[in-house]
This record gives sequence, structure tokens and C-alpha cells, in this order.
Amino acid sequence: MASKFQAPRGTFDVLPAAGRARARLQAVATGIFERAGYEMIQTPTFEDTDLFERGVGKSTDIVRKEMFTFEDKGERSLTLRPEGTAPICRAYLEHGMHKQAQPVKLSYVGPFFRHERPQAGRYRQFHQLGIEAIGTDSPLADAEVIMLLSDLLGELGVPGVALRLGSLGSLDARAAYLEELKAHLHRHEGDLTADVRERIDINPLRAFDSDDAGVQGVMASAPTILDALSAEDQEHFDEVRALLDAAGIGYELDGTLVRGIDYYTRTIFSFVCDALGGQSEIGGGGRYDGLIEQLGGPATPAVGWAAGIERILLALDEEEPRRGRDAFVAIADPEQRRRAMALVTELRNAGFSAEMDLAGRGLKGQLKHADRIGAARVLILEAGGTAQLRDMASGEQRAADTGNLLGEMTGGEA
RNA sequence: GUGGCUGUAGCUCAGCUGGUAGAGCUCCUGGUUGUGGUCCAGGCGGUCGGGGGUUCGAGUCCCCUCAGCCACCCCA
Repeated sequence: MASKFQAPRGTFDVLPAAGRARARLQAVATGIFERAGYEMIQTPTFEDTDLFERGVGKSTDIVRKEMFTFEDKGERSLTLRPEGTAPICRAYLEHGMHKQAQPVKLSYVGPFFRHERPQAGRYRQFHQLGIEAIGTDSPLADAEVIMLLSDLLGELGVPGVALRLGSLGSLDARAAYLEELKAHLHRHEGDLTADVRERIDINPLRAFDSDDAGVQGVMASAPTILDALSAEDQEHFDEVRALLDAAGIGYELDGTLVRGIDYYTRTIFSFVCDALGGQSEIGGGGRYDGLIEQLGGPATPAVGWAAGIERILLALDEEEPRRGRDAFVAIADPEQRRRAMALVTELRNAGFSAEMDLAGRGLKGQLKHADRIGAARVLILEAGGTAQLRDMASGEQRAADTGNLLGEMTGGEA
């Protein structure tokens, strides 16, 4: 360790080599969002702690043990945002966006914070991008939002992606279902493993994921949430499925799908990637028809998702190559320094990417550097004011008129 | 938060049963007093993650701690 300082646990530096892949991801996402009419919104990095306690849910792991919470000098309890949907709903209410044409379609990208034990694909400061369609309960919105995430992953070329789809029904139906499931588990406690038994009342849905044969036997006869949907919820879900089918988006129906946030209702979905290890969900979301009301606003249905930038990048596992420069201006004679600077500026103003030596290298070093940064051509300024234009790929070099530099650059493609 | 594995130059790694650190790549310079990508030579660069202990002596042994990874947990 060269320095005694390290990036804090679970955080990381994005160096230029990795930054290029992130930039591409963002550019692709921005294009998709803009074409679909989802406009960028930015909210603060921290919010009132209460916003997350009420929005995300006090009993969730996120609120109970993963938030970075602190007091400011006015003794306000603030929390580094662990997710993006509650803040956006807060902004929607605060700025009266319900008066705009509905639905309000928003997109976002930025850092989020959760105090978890770090692992590959799981960080304490991580980045998500996502979209929300607020103000409609139409299944069309559910389908649109899912299709956009599918498009994003497809356009990026993320391998091994699968979509899991489920429905939680209304909050009431879900609560009733969970009681029914717990009762079922309690009836068969004798066949459960100790860890599953301990979690019956905390997270009974987890029992569906057990590898234990005894537990699996119990779960085979367990009711699923999909059996417990109301007629309306069932109809809504059927329509979402029909729309995805019509769009040719494949999915796996999953009656045991779980979300870690309390605000979800009806449609939920998760995109998983088998190229990842333990943290295999690369994006997910669902409908949250009760959240805005929960935050003190009018009943407002909404649907959206978030995707993990680090996880997508991990799944892609690609280095974006560095783009070369159009030109490098080298000086064979120190007297030409000022002219070099003027010529580099002229090139840049004309739209070319151009660099010159800033390190005092000899001509050989400058050529070497030009090669290293991928310069297509090198303009060598000679003593007395003459110049040579060298094509780095072919090695061909000819006299050039610096008074007509742009002409020299565009013409005579060597 | 629990358990396990790992931690030596910027990067990838070597260093046997303890005797005060090495290679390749990168970078810089020279071979070519004005010309890159190959080659050759030289150089820069490490308090061996950090702290403490055992020992005449520790990168090598012990303890603590920090960080990464894996599983659990959870989720993006």
C-alpha cells in the first residue's frame, strides 16, 4: 500500500479505463429513456430519515440495518439515500407534479448507499439508473417500463439475462396471503430446517428458495401469492403478461418472487444474470400504487425499476477501448512551442481531437507518446517554420503547410 | 452482522523448513545530438496492507486490526 489512505470499505474509484464502459452504458440508457419520453430528474443524495422509514418500510432490512444515518448540526436525522423511488415520489409531491399531464415519466442515475458487507457486485456506495412512470395504473405502463429495461440490457449486450415476473396483488391481499403462508409453515414445522423455521415470521417467502428436500416437500403444497390475487389484480396481471407476450418478451412466471421493499403492489419483476455470482439481480422493480399516499399525497398509482450499474458492468466484463486522437503536434525545435500550442487550439476548435507534449520530451519521446495515445497523424514542427505531417499507420510523411492546416488534415488521406 | 480464503513494486506474480526482497509488464533515459510501434542496455519504483508480540534476527511464526473475495444474509 503506497498510501496510508484507502477508499472506504465498500467504495471504489472509477479510473478512466473503467469509466469509458460506464460512459457507454449511460449513453445507451439516456438514448433509450429519451426516445421513450422519460426525462431526467435529480434528487439530493440525502433525505429526511423518515422518508425512507415510511416509504421503504420500517421492517425491511434496508431500514433496519443498512442505512447510513446521521444528524446534522440542526439535529435533523438525515440518511444517505438507499434507493431512488421514495425520493422521487417526495419530489413529485413537493413540486405538485400531479398537476402535470399524467403519467409523469422520469429517469435517474446516481449513487446510492447501503451499509452491507461488501462483495463482488455489492458495494456500500453503488450506482443505479432507473425510470418511474407515475400517475397511471394501466398495465400498459407496467409493460412499457419492463420493455425498456429489456431493451437496455439487450442493446448493451448483457449475456445470460432472464426475466422473472410475479404479482403481489394489493397490500391487503398480500398481508392476508402471508398469514396463510405462515400458517402453512407452522403446520409443517417438523419438516423444516432450523433456519427456515426461525424465519417463518420474519420472511416466510424465503422458504421457497430452500435446497432442503424436506422443506421443498412442504413448499410444494404451499399456497402461492398468485393463487391469492383478487379478480381485479388477476385481470391486471393477465394484461401485463399479454402485453409482454405480444412484444415478444420472454419471462418466467414466479409466484415466489420477493422484493425487499414494502411499497410494492401488483406487478413485480426482476432481471437476473447467470454470468454473475451471488449477486445475480441486475435490475428489478414493480408497481407501487400505495407509496405516494403513504408519503402523505393523493392515491397515485405508479410503476418503475432500478438497475445496478456495477452489476451490469460486471456482467458485460468488457473494456471499452480508448479512442485515439486525430492528431498530435510534435516539436522538433523548442522554439516552436508557442506555434504548436496555437495549432493544437486551431485543430480542437475545428472539431479534431489533438494533443501536444506537455512533459518536455524529446522528439523521439513525443512520437512514442503520440503512438501510445493512438494519434492518427503527427504534425512535426521544424526549426525555421516548416512542418511535416506523418501518418502513423503507414509511416508516410510529407511536407505540410501549417497555414492551411485544416486542409492538410481533411485532404490527402495518406 | 456470522463463517471461510486471501493481501509482496502502478499491474500480474515468485520468494523452500525464519537470516534484513526478486521477475515479467508498465513508465523514464540512452543506443539513433530531429522521428513511434521491434530489439538491446540502463534507470525510477516496495517501511513485504497496518499495529503489536516471539526471536540474536520475521515477508516467512503468534495476536489484533484494515481491505478484497466466497458462502450465509440481503438486494441493484
